[in-house]
Order: sequence, then C-alpha cells, then structure tokens
Amino acid sequence: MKEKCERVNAGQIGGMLKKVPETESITRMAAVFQALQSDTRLKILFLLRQKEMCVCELEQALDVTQSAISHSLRTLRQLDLVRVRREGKFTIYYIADAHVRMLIEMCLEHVEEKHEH
Amino acid sequence: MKEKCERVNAGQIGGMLKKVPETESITRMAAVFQALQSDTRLKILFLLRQKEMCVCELEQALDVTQSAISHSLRTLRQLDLVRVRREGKFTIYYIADAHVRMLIEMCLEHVEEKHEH
DNA sequence: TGAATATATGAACAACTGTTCATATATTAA
DNA sequence: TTAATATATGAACAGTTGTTCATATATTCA
Repeated sequence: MKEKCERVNAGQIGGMLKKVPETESITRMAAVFQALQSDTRLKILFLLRQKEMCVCELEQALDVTQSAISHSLRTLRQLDLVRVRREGKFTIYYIADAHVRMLIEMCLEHVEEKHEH
Repeated sequence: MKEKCERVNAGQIGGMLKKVPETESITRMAAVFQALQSDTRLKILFLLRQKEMCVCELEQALDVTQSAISHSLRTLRQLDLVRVRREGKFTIYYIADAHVRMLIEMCLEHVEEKHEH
C-alpha cells in the first residue's frame, strides 16, 4: 500500500475493506449482474415475471433463434435466476424468487426515473 | 411469427409483450447491469456504501491502477449509479441513491443465500 | 417401432470489455 | 510562475460474450 493522498487514513480503509463482501461473493454477484446484462435475457425475465413459460412460447415472443434462447436460459438457470420444471415434452421456466423480481424492478425504476425530466 | 407449439397462444403472448418495458428501457437496464458486472466496480460500490470517498482513497483500497479506477468511476457515473462532488483538489464520489443500494443488497442476499447449505 | 416435436449443446466468429501505459488536465501551494 | 498532487482520457491488446448453424437428445404419439 502506498501512502499518498492526505485524505487517506490507512486504518479506516482497512476497516472498510473488511465490510466489503468476500471475493467469492463479489465474483458471484458479478456473474449474476453479467447474466442480467443482455437484452434478450432481460426480456425473458420480464416475460417470465408475468407467467411461467415453455421454450417455444419464449421463441414465439422473442426475435432470436431457439438456440439463443436455450443458451440464455441456461445462463439464467446456472445462477438460479430462473428454475425449471418438466411437463411432458415441455420444459417450463419460471422466475426463481423474490430477489430476482426485486432486482429487475429496482433497476427499471432507476432507469425510468432518470428519463422523466 | 411462426405458430408452432401447442402451448402457444399468440394473442396472450402479444398481450404479455406489451407489458415488457420498451426497448429503450431494456437497453438502459442492460447497461446498468453491465456496469455492475465487474468485480472492481462492485468493490467500489461496497466501499462507497460505507462512506463517500475520493479517488486516492479508492486507489489505496483497491489493487488496480488509478487509471482503472477512474475508468470504472466514469462508467458508474454515466449511468447515475454514483455521483461526484468537487472539494478542492479532490473529487468525491458517492452512491447515487437508494435504488443502487437496494440493487447490490438484493444481489448479495441472493448469492449468499444460495451457498448456505 | 419410427416420425414429429421440444429442447440442449458445441463450435466458431464478430463484437465488446477491462486493464495498463502514456499522457493530458485541473487544482493547490510555494 | 513553477512544482507537486489529484484525476481524466485515449490507445491498444488480451480475454470474454452472444449469436447462429449444425447437430444431439428427450418425449410423445401413431
């Protein structure tokens, strides 16, 4: 650690660093936000927020290939942002939990608020 | 639109699509999540959550160059996730608003919950 | 069984991102 | 003024991502 700026209080900063989540959590969070960073995946979540859906329904709703949707769903699934249920030959996807709903709603509020004036 | 899967109800899907935020909002959200997807920027936010800080303090706390921090801060600033205030020769950064705090807290809860069992 | 439908996966490529290095600008103090 | 400190910016490169295409697997129904 270099001691440069007069505002720096090394002890205080040390204390603050302890309150930053551990690297593993940060990396996991980065992965979650990274999954939420694609237009396609966001649209999928805003659809699933209204009703659980199978892949073909999503395919009908979105303007990308079935392959792209499937890849997107896998990403969301791996981070437990959506969950799956088999129903005969259909695979039904749905939003995992309230956190996920909150995340996209908070973010939507944030971006819409900024453009109202 | 192709009409394939027997579960698809084109009318219903049309109605659901209307409730998906408009493309501009989605794109803006994607940009916000994209900004939150980097370890460095997340650490910055978890530090700023505790106390507003100048760039050198962040430099002291994080293990990246001043340039990298400055670039990261610009990204966060452009999306109104953090705001700036000049104080003499220092530039003080702070979390923009409650939405941002919520976003990182929701995500942290999500990832920590998943690893407790 | 076999054909049809539904979904998943791997490869490949263009596009994008984060970092560092080098340098520019802004502010203060001398 | 000039020197020192604080911050910002542009270029460039390695690494990562999202999509499509081609193909594989799984389930149902005849």
